[in-house]
Formats: sequence, C-alpha cells, structure tokens
Amino acid sequence: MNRLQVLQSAIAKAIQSEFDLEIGSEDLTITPTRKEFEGDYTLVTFPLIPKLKSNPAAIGKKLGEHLMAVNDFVTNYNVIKGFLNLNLSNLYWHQVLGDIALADKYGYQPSNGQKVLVEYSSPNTNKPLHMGHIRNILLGWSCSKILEASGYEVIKTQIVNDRGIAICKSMLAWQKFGEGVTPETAGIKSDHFVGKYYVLFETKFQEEYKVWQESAEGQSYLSQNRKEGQSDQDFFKAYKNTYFNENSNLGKNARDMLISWENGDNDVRAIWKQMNEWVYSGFDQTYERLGVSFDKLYYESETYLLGKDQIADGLGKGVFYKENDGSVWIDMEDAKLDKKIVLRSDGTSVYMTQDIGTAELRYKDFGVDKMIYVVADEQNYHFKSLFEILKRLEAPYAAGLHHLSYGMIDLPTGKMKSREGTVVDADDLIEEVIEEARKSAIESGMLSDLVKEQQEEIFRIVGLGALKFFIIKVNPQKRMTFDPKQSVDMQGQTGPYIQNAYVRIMSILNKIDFRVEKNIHGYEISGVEKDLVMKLSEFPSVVLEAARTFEPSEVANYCFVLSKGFHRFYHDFPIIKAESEEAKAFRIMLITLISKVLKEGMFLLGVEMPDRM
RNA sequence: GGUUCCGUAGCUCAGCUGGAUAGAGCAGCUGACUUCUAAUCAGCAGGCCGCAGGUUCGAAUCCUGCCGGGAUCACCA
Repeated sequence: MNRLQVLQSAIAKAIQSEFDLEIGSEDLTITPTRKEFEGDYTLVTFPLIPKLKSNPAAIGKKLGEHLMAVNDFVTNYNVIKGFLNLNLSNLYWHQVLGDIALADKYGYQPSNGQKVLVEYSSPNTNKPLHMGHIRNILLGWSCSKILEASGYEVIKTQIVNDRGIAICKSMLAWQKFGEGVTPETAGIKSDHFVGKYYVLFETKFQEEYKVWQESAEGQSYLSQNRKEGQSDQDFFKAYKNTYFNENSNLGKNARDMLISWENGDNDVRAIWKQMNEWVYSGFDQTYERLGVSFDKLYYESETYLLGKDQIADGLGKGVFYKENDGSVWIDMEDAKLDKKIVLRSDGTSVYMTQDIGTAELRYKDFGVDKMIYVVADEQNYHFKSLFEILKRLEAPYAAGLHHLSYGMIDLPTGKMKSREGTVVDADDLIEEVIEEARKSAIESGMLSDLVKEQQEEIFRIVGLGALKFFIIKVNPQKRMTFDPKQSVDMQGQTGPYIQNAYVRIMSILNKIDFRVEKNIHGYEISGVEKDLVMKLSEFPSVVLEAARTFEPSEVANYCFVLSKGFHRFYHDFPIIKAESEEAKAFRIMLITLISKVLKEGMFLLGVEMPDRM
C-alpha cells in the first residue's frame, strides 16, 4: 500500500466512525489541491452529501477534525464549499520520497504471469518505410515497454507482407528494366533500390495506360462505359484498376508472375527471394537506427494459406454458412457488422481467413493471453470483424484481443500520397532530425571537448529524441499533422527539453560526491519541492494507466510535466550550494530520483537519455 | 446512406473513470546568462472547449440531435 492509499483508507475510516457508513476508498474522489487553495490533497465531499445526509460544511469539518485527531500525518485542513483540503506533514512527504528511493524497480509492477503479443510495423516488401511506419513502430515499441513495466511478458512481432501483386510489380520492373543492377552496383540503400522499381512499374504502367486511352480500343471503352456527366479524365481514373486487371499487358505480366510465384516457379521465387532480402537488409538498418527490434517474425508467404481449418471448424459449429457458389460467409449484422466473406468460391483464402489462421498460429506458438495489433485506423472495421469472428469461434484468447488504432499522418500541405511523391521517407526524416541536433549542439559549443564519435552519438540520441517524442506525445487515435519544422524543434514541449532536464541533473551529480546523509527529515520541504515529490509519486499509476488504455502519450506528457517542474526548481533553488547540509542532501536525493524516473519514463517511449548535450 | 473516429488559443496538442477561475508548447511582445548546462526560467497577450438541447449540486468531460472533417462499408491487403 502506498502513502496515498494510506490516506484514502484513513478517510474511509473517518467516514465510518463519524457517519457509520462503509465506503470503499476507491470510491472517494481525491485530487491534488489546486494551486490557488491551501492544502496538499483535496477530498471532494459533494458526492457524499446524500449518503451522509449532511451538508458539505459539516462533513468537511467533522472529517477534517477526525483525520487530524487520529492521523499524525494530517496537520491541518480547511473547507471550501464541497472541498475538504488537507495539509499533510513534512514527515509524510519525506516518507513518500523515501518510499520511492527504496523501491526496487520504481514504476514497475511484479509479473502478473500473463503473456501478450504485440504486432507492429508490418510493412510491404516493395518500398522503404515512411513516416506512417514510424508512428506505428514507435507506438508498438512503446506499448510493449509499457506492458512489460505493468507485469506482462511481451512478445514483439511483425507480420511481413512479403507476397502479393504489389511485390510482383517491383519484381517485374526489375526483371524487365533492371538489366542486372543491384543495390551495390547502383550504390543505393537496398530497400530504396527495390522501391525505385516499384515506382518504375507505376510509371511504365501509366505510360502504357495513356497510350491505350488514346487508342481506338480505349476510346471505344470510354464512349460505351462513361457515366453521365463524367469527364474523360474521371472515367479513366476510375477505370484504372479494371484496366490493370483486364486490358493491361504489364498488369497481365504481374498477375502471371503472382501465379508463377504461387506455383513455386524457381526463377520467380529466386527473384522474389533476392529482392526481399534487399528490402530486409534495408529495413534492418532503419529499425536499428530507430532502436527497435522484434522477438518473432511472421511472413505472409508462410501464413497466407492458413485459416482454412478454422473455417471448416466454424462451418461445423454453424458460425459460418456456405453460399450456393461455394463461398463461405459469416453474418454479423446482429453485431452491427455486415456479412463478411471468409473463403472465396474457388476455396482460396481472403485477408480475413489469413488473419484468423495467423491468430491461431500465434496462440499455438506462445499461448498468449492477449494480442495487440498496432495498425492504422483505416482497418478499424476489419479488426472489429476479425475479433467478432474469433469470439464466435470461441478462441480462448478472444477476450484479450485489441486493435491499437492510430490516425494517419497528414502533412501541412495535405495527405501523404505515395503516388504523388509526398511521402516522408523514414530514413530521410531520421537523418534530418539528427542533422538538426548536430547544428544545435555545434552552435552551443557544449560538446567541443568530446571526440567525434561521442559527439555523433549524442546528436543521434537528441535528434531521435526530438522525433520520437514529437510523434508519441500525441494521442494515437488522433490524426496528426506532421510539420517537419516542428518535428525538429528542440525547444519547449519536446524530447530534448526532457533530455536537457536529465543532463542538468547528471551535471550536478557528477560534480558531487554523493553519500546518504544523516537523517534529513528535519528539512522543511518547500512547496515547489513538495510538488515534485507528489509528481514523482504518480509515476507508477501513470504507467499502469498507459498500459490499460494503450496510450504511450500519457507517459510522454507525464515526462514533460515532470521536466517542467524540475527546470523551474533548478532555476530557483541552489543544490550544490544549498542553504544547509540538510537542504543539500534532500535536493540531491530529489533530483537523483527525478533523473531516474525521467530516464525510465523516456525508456518506456523508446527514447534514450544522454549524459551531456 | 450505415458504422466509426476526430473537432479545445493564430498553429501543434494536454485535460475526457463529471469537481473549484479550462492548461502547455510554438509563433508574437517584455525581461533574466562572470552562477549547478539559457536546448533554460519569469512575465504579457491570446478561449461562445464546433452548435443546440438534456442529465447533475456541478459538464470541455456523460446522453441525444445537428454541423464540419477523416476512415470504412471488395470473392484487395
């Protein structure tokens, strides 16, 4: 039981003895007292009025008196309307800080024996990672860390979308136009190299399409199929997919290639393997740069046929039904969802089938209690359906499924569109933000005594700190506007601001010879210091709440607020030259714990802390 | 059209298990570095919390309706 819980139960006991009413301490509303009032914690007594059949003034007075008489850590109280403000003793706050200092791994819960699998990233292997992936990766990584801190055993995974028509497009383009070039000979990072051929395919396809549009065949399609009021341009835009599937040579080549791939054609498989390896080696570099990793990889090429057993099983149970053409469906209209197909009429899998099978595979592999899918919000409906299906199939892990949905990223100029070349490339972005940190540091000159490698390491930590914090401080479900200028900002509500708080503390701690002083409980803690102690005491509940709601942004905001409190304290209070030995010892203990919590909190976000900057 | 998410300061966002006079950062304007790192601090200015009802002692927060924006409603993934 922590100190706040002690206070809560003391209040519950006071209510019991003064009003003879049993009330759970978790039903009490207790908040830190607002700045403009006198007190440390506030009990809101309004909700108690009907239960205690009394008025706020009387309730406040009775409880206040009782608490002061019975608990020596309550030193004073005042009542304003339905608010009972309590002052707690100096010793109480010393003890709160002492508890934190003694905690084994502060902010961490003991193991709860549960396993959770977190899927994130899940890229296609036809182009390099972009900023959307970065948001996905940072959310997934951070959630994993937060869940670990909350007592779960976490398995980090990704499903690699390594097959399909899109991959065949880049393969085909390389085969047709690549003339044996490799990333090495071209001197291009290997995933970007593959991406180049994906783009090349699109370019060649558009050229082909354009020629066709002007041909007699194209014009006759236009006149026969154009809807009323539709311009030529709009028609051909809408027709593009159909053209790809029905008229295009390149489209046919790509589809043929997919079929050859499915049939295990040696040549196609060889190209496929080669190009995917290039992509993986590129991804690996990006992941490493971002400081993230995975425990287990699933490849779509190995899972895309899964799920048929579950479909057969579900048919037997009456969860699914068969249409006359042989396709298999599920009707979820009673759950406000639609009818969904789970097996094509030719007996092949769809996306849903695959995901059902993959979930089952993962359960077999790890026996997890929960599975978290970090996937953009455009797939909300899919995951709702998937989870409902798994529930109906009575999968043992069905209750532990969660889609961590995040909003897409917009640029100040509008949406990111790969076709229009407005995607922000992950590698470019990382370089840019490190460069910004470099400029900033060189300008300050603070690191000029370090060797180049040490400097570069700090630039990396600070730059990535800026980028990561910028993205993760926003609530995941919100669409976010990504302004490159803001993302490299190092002032104010940013990663470097928090890193700077840590660096300032390190700088002090490096200058002193710290040893635990004699009893410092006699030191009279100031209001600013008390706020910091209180803030520190909130860390474990912030982490738990972030885990419960899958929102790393809560930890991010906590770290910022704590840093802000520290910066202010640092400005106003001397530490090394404190007015007394007791004050000095107390403050050193305080800042030591702040540095630990900041480092731990930022670690949960995947942000490293430099000792200098 | 159905479903769903979002709407808070000029901009980017907190606050949403209902609690006291709605908070930060950026941008703008003032001021503070011979001092423990100024990537900092202090101050000024900036708000029909999308709109309208309802529930409540109390609503940015909960409910309903509307408005605006996004996503989705494929034998695509």
